[in-house]
Amino acid sequence: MTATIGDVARRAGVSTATVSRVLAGLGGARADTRARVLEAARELDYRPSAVARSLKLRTTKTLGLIITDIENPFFPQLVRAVEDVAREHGFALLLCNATDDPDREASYLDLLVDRRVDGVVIAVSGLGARHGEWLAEPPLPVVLVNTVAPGLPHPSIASDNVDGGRQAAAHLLDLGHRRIGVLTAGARNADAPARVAGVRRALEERGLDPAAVSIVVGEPGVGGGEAALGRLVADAPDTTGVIAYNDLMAIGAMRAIRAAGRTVPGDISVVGFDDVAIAAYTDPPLTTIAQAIGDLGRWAVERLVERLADGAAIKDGHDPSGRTLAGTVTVTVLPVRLVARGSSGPPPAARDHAAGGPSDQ
Amino acid sequence: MTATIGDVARRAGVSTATVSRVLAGLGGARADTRARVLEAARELDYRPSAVARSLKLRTTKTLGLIITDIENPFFPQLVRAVEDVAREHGFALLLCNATDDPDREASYLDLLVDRRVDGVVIAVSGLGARHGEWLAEPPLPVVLVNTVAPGLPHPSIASDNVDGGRQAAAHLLDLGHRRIGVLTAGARNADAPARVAGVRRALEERGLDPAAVSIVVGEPGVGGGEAALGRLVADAPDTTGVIAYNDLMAIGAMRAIRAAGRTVPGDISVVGFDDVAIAAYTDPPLTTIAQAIGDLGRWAVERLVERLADGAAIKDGHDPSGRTLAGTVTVTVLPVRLVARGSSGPPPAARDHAAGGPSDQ
DNA sequence: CTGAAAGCGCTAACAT
DNA sequence: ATGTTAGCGCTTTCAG
Repeated sequence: MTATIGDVARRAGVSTATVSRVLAGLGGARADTRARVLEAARELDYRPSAVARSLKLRTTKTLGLIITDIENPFFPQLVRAVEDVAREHGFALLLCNATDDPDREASYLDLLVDRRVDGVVIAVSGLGARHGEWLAEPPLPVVLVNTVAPGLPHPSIASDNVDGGRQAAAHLLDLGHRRIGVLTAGARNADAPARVAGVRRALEERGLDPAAVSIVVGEPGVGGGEAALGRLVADAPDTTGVIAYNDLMAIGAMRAIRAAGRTVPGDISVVGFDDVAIAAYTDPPLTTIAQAIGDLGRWAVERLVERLADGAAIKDGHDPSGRTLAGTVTVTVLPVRLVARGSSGPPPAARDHAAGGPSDQ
Repeated sequence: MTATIGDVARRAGVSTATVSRVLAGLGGARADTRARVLEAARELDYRPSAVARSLKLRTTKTLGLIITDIENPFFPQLVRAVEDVAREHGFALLLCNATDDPDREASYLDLLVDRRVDGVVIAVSGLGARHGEWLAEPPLPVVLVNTVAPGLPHPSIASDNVDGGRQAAAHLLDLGHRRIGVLTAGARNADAPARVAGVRRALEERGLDPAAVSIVVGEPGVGGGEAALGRLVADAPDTTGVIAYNDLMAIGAMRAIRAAGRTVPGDISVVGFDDVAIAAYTDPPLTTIAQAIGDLGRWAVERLVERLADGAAIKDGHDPSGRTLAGTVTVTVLPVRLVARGSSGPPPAARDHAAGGPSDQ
């Protein structure tokens, strides 16, 4: 079908070794030899087989990316960054959309190993907890995004989730809200607890009782947000401000609030998390905690490739220490910031009292 | 590093051929032999190298997917479907996000060839026009999504763009609008003209002058929609209904309308195209033409794998005809449907007159 | 400067 | 039922 290096060699009247060298730009070759090879390759539309090369070189120049759910707009932005940087470094990307299914996660882990990708970016929150055994001794380099593998020395990049929760709550508190509800996500989302902890911390910082926040857990999507909000107002009818685990849940919450005949932010303020691209276009525009999604992805790949380079160096004997930076658990925490938009405002009570500062209540 | 088939063979005290057979489940093997092999493989955590296998079998069980822009929410939905079906058939997915950059498109085409993927799904509208020479004789099976490669026999799946444009316009016309504007996309978007043609057709069907629609072209994103709307109202200030090339542009248009102090749909109705997941959550919820995005992806892969199967059959001599279904250009057209939401309503004039039927104007 | 040859890890005849 | 062998397409010593 496609021409092989042998075809080119024959056509150019040289050996395959020479073709390989010329095409790799390595080793001197007489000008005319080089020209003949190049010519032959062009004529035959020769494209070296990456698979043969991979077998020989024991590197595929491919990275695996496992994500939770590509339909959550957070991930396309992440994928975009990961792919961009991977490409910059000459790596292709094998995309694995886990669909929040542990079996599928596991099967992807195997697939990536089988395929001998050079490294994996795992952006599945909670995968660490679910496949700990695998992560404890992964057959290939791994870097984690917004996840932690307890006690395991994988580089990991995450947003400052605690601070995010804190900022979200502080914003609401500053606005005068005193009854805050949190729509959090289930145990499979490893970052959820940190966000809740941040909310509590904000209360504490102001001498308020952190136990006063109502917490309900739901699925981390629009539907989950709708359902969770219903439960929240049932539990705590006087809630005036809600903080969602992510923007999708926040959107769901806004729908539910409106469906119940109340308004956002008139009756209830809502704050999301992620600052997904569409957050600015919802009704009303969503106040949210912005993650530096692109940076998350960029860093992840940067880390991974630098580790691959290290690994290569070690293999070549440049680093006799044996283990790569043994024990150096590098977790990079990226700052988050509040983006105030239309979905948050003063609580009804404050509004009734006047247009003054936050309620002293 | 990782164990090879040789390691397993040695450990089990058999030949590599036997290991291969046992693991493949082919050919009879004595029960105890099989057991020993399985045991050895397990102990060594043996994972067959897909790259070695690919080299031998001349198939990578990998598909390439080239898309325009993963940050347009249309694509994640497509990717999702493509990946799901690919996976069902045992294929992995190499994701190529072209970022609307022709050079990048070209380089991905080469990359996929080099990597010897078994087939490519091209969902980059306009790539056909840009890389026609390549598409004319692609070194591997190709299937097109929402694109056409003029005169080339590649299977292609597309939405009924003309009908979509028609339905959008019909909707507005039925509502009583008479001054309709279209926000279309530039030449790189091969499906744009069909949508515009559909709009014109709707006018014709009602005996109206198709030349009455104002058309402005912009970039197919939110920003492009905002800008385009500005130009549209400058050109045709009496426009009461606008149809956008896609939902993102429609969202941009709504923003621009509001920024100009007018309302949607009070002053101007907006209709999008795609019915992206977020369309239901915008402010106001977007009336749009729904594409069966998942089906588009599903069909594309289905087609591709069936073609791969055919190809294999031919290679095996089952089909002596030489060319695969030579000349059979199979383009599948999927129906679209209007989803009426809050962004469209009667034009101001009709409203002024009363709550009766469409204006008899 | 160039060629011969080995080998990456696997599968598939072809023996036995 | 199992082993031997060749070979997929490439890179890379090692000779010359």
